[in-house]
Amino acid sequence: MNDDLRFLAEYDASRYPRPSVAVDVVLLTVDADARGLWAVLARRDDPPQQERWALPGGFVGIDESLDDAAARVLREKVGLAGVFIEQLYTFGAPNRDPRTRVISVAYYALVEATGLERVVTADERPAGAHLARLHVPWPGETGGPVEAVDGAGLPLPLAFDHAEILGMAVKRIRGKLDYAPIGFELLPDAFSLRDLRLVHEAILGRALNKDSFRRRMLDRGLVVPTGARATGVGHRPPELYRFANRSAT
Amino acid sequence: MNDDLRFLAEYDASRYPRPSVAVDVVLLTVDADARGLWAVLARRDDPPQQERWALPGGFVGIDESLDDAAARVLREKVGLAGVFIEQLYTFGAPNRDPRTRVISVAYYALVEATGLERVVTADERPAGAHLARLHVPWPGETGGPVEAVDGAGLPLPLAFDHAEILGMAVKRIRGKLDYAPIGFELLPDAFSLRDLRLVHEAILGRALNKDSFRRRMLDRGLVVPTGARATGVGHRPPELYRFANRSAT
DNA sequence: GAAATAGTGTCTTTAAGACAGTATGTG
DNA sequence: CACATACTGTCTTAAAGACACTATTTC
Repeated sequence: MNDDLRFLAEYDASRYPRPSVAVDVVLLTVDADARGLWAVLARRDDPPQQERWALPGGFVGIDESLDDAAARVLREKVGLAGVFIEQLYTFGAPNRDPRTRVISVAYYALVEATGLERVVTADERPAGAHLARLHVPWPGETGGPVEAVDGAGLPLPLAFDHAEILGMAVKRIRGKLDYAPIGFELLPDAFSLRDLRLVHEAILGRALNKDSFRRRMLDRGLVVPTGARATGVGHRPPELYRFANRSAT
Repeated sequence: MNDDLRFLAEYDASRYPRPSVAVDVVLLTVDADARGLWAVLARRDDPPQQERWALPGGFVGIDESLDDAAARVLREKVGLAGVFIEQLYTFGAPNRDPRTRVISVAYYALVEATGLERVVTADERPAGAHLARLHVPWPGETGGPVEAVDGAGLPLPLAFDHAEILGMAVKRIRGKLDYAPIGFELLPDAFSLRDLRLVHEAILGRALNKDSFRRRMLDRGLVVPTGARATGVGHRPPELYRFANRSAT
């Protein structure tokens, strides 16, 4: 330990020029009616890339962990806290930001659509966060950049390498969907199996077999019935389920 | 564009203190005889963490991409080039390095055992890279830190958060093993199906069903027979296969 | 010939897809 | 009652595990 401390005093961390380090957060939600993926983007007011659409992001504090920085960005720029968030990938091409060298540690977060709608459409919403519909022009887990359109279908040009970051986020959740319980993050506490399937279909971008989806979820014990049923759905009301916290397995 | 350039001139990137950014490389190989995973580690000559064992690493150049930095570290510190390498995860706990704030973008690389043996045991090997056997004390894809022992079974204490980085690397390749062609990276060009299975078993840390493994590899068209057979194996010689580059699918 | 692993064929089990048919709300 | 979706049951198909049996090399 003495050795460690002596060396620490002699260490000159400023010998090398250092990049800036930022976090960018891909906040995703699913609109079960429109059966599509949505992400939160903000229109850039200033150059560079003025009027293009960017992910919420910010610099990492010198004494702040990466996870803390991502949670702070989500809180300050979108007004959300306590949602699922996980590191995605780190983007570090030397010229991805024209101003200076910025390495961005990207995160992805998932939130229930109704919770986000409330936050994003509120008048007091921070930093002009908007919901953009995502169009994923590639199947499966091929990967690639993703396009964004607004509610009216008009394309939203993306800033910097954010189309690539969004593509990586979609690729990641597609891959994790069938072995990690991430579909539940996009639904309220109680949901029907149809809701859950629509979420999966929106993420995967393709239809799923209704029968085997139901069987898979029930056989794996991922969901448990609540005993309640949905009301006012215009047809036979489905049983509502909740996520089974399978820490005992 | 004029707006962009004007803003660029006014931009003051030095307003915030910046962390150092490094890459650390988990270079893994499989010893088919010993049926275990090995990683390249180097003993630290100086404080901090003197005499503990660390992953090969280095700072990212200010005009260097992250991928380039990882390839350079592999070349300069281990003497390897042209092998499979991919970004793993970024570690950024504020005190993971006692000297200063260092954010480390971890990579993992895979190489055939014989190729690595040649490099690492050569007298002119750079920076004292050694092969350490890994002991993974958790099953499946639970995740967690990993222990390292030398060839004689003596434990090698790991520096900084490198046990955690190694754990993340093992978790990642376990997860990717059955949908990405990464087993082939750890074998010579021609190999028997038994060799491939032993590699998979070493990575997963458990035995696999011989028959269904063979069927799975052949049915998927992942391997094609070369027509050659192994010699001098003390029993019926197996057909040798090579990886089928399935870009046509 | 003994030992050891390669390789083939078949049976069983399990999960997924297809689909028929019944159940039960709302309009 | 019509409609829409929930839910149940059964048949088929595909993949994995188990296992018996044959093949072929070295010692």
